[in-house]
Formats: sequence, structure tokens, C-alpha cells
Amino acid sequence: MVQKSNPPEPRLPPEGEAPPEAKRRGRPRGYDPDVAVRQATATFWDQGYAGASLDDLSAATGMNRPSLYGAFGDKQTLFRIALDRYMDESRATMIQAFRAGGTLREALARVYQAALSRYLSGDVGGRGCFLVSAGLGQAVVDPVVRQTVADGLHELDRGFERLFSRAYEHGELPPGTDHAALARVAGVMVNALSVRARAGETRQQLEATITATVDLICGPRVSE
Amino acid sequence: MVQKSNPPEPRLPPEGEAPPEAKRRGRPRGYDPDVAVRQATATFWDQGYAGASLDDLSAATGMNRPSLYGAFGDKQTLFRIALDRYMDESRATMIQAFRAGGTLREALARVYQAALSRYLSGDVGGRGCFLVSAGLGQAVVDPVVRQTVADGLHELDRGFERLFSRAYEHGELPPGTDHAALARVAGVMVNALSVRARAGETRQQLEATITATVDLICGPRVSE
DNA sequence: AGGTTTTTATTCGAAATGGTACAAAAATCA
DNA sequence: TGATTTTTGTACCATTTCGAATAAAAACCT
Repeated sequence: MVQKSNPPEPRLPPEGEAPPEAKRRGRPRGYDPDVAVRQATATFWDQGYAGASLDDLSAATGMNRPSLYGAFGDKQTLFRIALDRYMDESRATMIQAFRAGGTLREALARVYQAALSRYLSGDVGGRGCFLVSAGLGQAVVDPVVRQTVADGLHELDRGFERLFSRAYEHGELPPGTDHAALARVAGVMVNALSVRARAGETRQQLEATITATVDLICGPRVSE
Repeated sequence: MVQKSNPPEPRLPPEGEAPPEAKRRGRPRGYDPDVAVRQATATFWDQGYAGASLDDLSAATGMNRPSLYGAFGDKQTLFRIALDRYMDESRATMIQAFRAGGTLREALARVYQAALSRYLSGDVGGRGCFLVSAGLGQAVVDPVVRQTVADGLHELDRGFERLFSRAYEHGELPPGTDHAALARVAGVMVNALSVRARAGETRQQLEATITATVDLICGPRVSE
């Protein structure tokens, strides 16, 4: 019987989480799966799914195509892995920014700055948010990606909702304020930063936009 | 000497602007260049530059590949044409929305609604803004596209600047308001709508976001 | 050392892709 | 009608692309 040969199960962490230095059996890998995914992610990030050929990915990771396939499965699977990993990283830093306390103004600025420095990373200029720059393109074609991206945005929105809800309860917003509406505006603004970063705006411009947004939401900073 | 055979000059309007029914010489075209570009635009819009194959474009326009090439030049040229045409159309409706008068609140709502209905058009669900959804991907690779997209965003920003500047002068904003900062926030919010539309949010959700934004900028609507 | 296991490197192949050559088709002009 | 002009349709070509088959390489185990 002819096997249909589905994309192999990617098995990223050979075991555990920390350095699994437990003597692996065969020939040792010539690459670090973690950095390889990171490099593949960068390639997709810059060039998009369709724009990134397997040769591009191969060059970026230093792995040849059979190794790529063996390690991560086909291109679609690799993209999903890249997306998941991006989300994990992004979630981690965002949660930190949300939770670090301080005034609403401080928290907002922290969150925007965290997003921005991610969006401006990379050596081809601003890349924006992976979800937006690469994810939304592939979402049209891959339902898994579509769902993951939607979840990611929703998660972000929830973060802002909680932030504004707490701020409201702590009296940081005038009584009667529609804090849910404020949270929505604050949340989508992150996506706007992604677009503008990708469009080549400078950090200065983007930070001015952040300041303007924060001032609009929290009221302009009063000096002394 | 071997000719390098550059992409042919696309000659869209055979002459004039209105129906150029001036008896063309050879076999008549089997397509309308204007709707063909529109269909090609839709394909790029949904699938991006790299994701749209010439076969896709051929199917969408009903033209076979040689006709496509003869009429518009190579794929890159066709994309630039699609981008230019999108900008022209978009500019036209946006200028209308900006100029139609009324209060700042009304003008803002009109502009956002105009953008939104464009972003939600199409049969694959929300497509967002062509500049953002397709343009920014190709901008990495094609400097002409990069410049055009940057110009488009800048033009949008200018529209908001003028709107807010006028509103300020007419006393629609509290004295001392940093109307330039407000204009920047209002402008990038259009891009946020594009992202969220593409991510599959419903018209209701997006309109709620618009309302929240307008209320934040103009102050909540006072009933009677 | 010999066997086992896993990864790497070379190579291949089928399909898709962007682009083109060329003749047939469909109109006008003389 | 026949010549001319322009567009269309078929077929073709070179390259790229994704994926896989296969054997060599590099480690461990006994």
C-alpha cells in the first residue's frame, strides 16, 4: 500500500524544556532548532508566506531543504510553527508590560513601547507585527492561521480591557467613562503602529504617535 | 543586436478619457481594460503580489497571459498599475468625505465610514486597505511601490491635518488643543481599521470602534 | 570494531510560474 | 476583395519551486 506521506510531526524540543543534553542517539544536529525557527520567522516576516521560498528559508536557517522538511514539516507547517512561536514571545513581553503596574499612563506607554520595539526590529527596516505583516496575508488561505491570528488580536484586546477596567476601578478615569470603548481604541492602535512601522516611519514619528494617543486617552500630562 | 525587450509601455486609455469610440484599427479587444485592472486589483488585494500567479490574474480578468502582458506589461508593472488605480479611486472618495462639510464629528464619521466600506468590499470577507494588505508586502521588494504607499499614507495624514486644523480654527476644539497630534491619531486609526477588517471583524465591531474613536476625539455625543 | 540511529548532502522529479513565439481571428482601410 | 493592423489562442520554453529518494556522515551502543 502506498503511504500518503503526510508532513512529519515536527518534534522541536527533543525533550523537556531546558537544554536536553541527554545524549541523543544519532548524528548531532548541525543547527539549533530554536534559532532556526527564529530565522525562518524573520524570513516570513519580511517576505510573507508566498514571497519566502524554501530556498530563502534554507539560506536563512543554514539548513538545507531536506533538513528543514525533516525538522519542521512542509512550508505551511513551518509557517504555523513560526507564527506560534512569535505569539508565545510576543505574549510573554506583552503580559510583562501589562502587569508591571504604575499608572494607566505608564502602563499604556510601556505596552506601546514594547510593541514598537518589536515592530522596528530586523535589518530590512520596520517589519511591523508578524501577525499583521505576514499572518493576515496567509489567513486568507490557511484557516488555522486565520484562527490563530484572530485569537492573537483578541488576546491583545483582552489585555487592554483588563487594564482599562482596573484603571477605572482605581479611579484613574473619570466616573462614567466608557472604559470598554477606550480599551478598544487603545487596542487597535497597536495595529496602527504595526502598519506605520512597516511603512517606514521613524521611531521618532511613531513615538510621537504613541504620545499623542496616550495623551488623548489619559489627558495631556500636567507639568508639576 | 539583441533587443532586451523591456516590458511594453502599457497604454490603458487608447485616447481621451470618455469612451474612445474612435474606430480602432485591428481586432477589437475582448475585454474592458478598466474592469480588467479592477479584477486584477481584486486578485492582488486578496492574495498579495507573490500569492497571485499570472494564471490567477488571467482567470480573474478573463484575459489570457499574452493579452495581459500585451496590455499591461509584466506582473510588476500590472501591480503598480493596480496600486495607482486604487489610489486614484480611494483619493476621490476620501476627498469627498473630507470636504462634505458639517461638524468635525460628522466629517470624521464620514471619512471612517468611507474607508470602512472600501475595506469590507470583496467576496472573500474583509480585505482591508489595498495599500496595507497588498502594498506593504511588495514595498519591501519594489521601491516604486514603497514610495507610492508612503505617499498615499502621507496624503491621508495631510487630509486629517487640514480637517483638524480647520476644526480648531472654527472653534470646534477646546483652545490649546494640540490639533496636529489629534490629527495623527485620527489618521493612523484608519490603518487600524484596515487591519481589523482584514482580520475578520464584523461591520458592527468596526463601527463600534469608529464610534469609540470619534467620541474620544470629539467628546461623547451629548443627547439634546 | 561493527551495528544502529539520526542528520546531512547530493540529486532528482513533477508541477507551477513568468514570460514569449507564432499563427489564426477579427476588425478597418484601400 | 485583398492588404493591414491589432488582439487572441495555443503551444512552448526556461526557470523556479516544493518536495522526496537515497546514500554518505557522524554520533552512540554493545
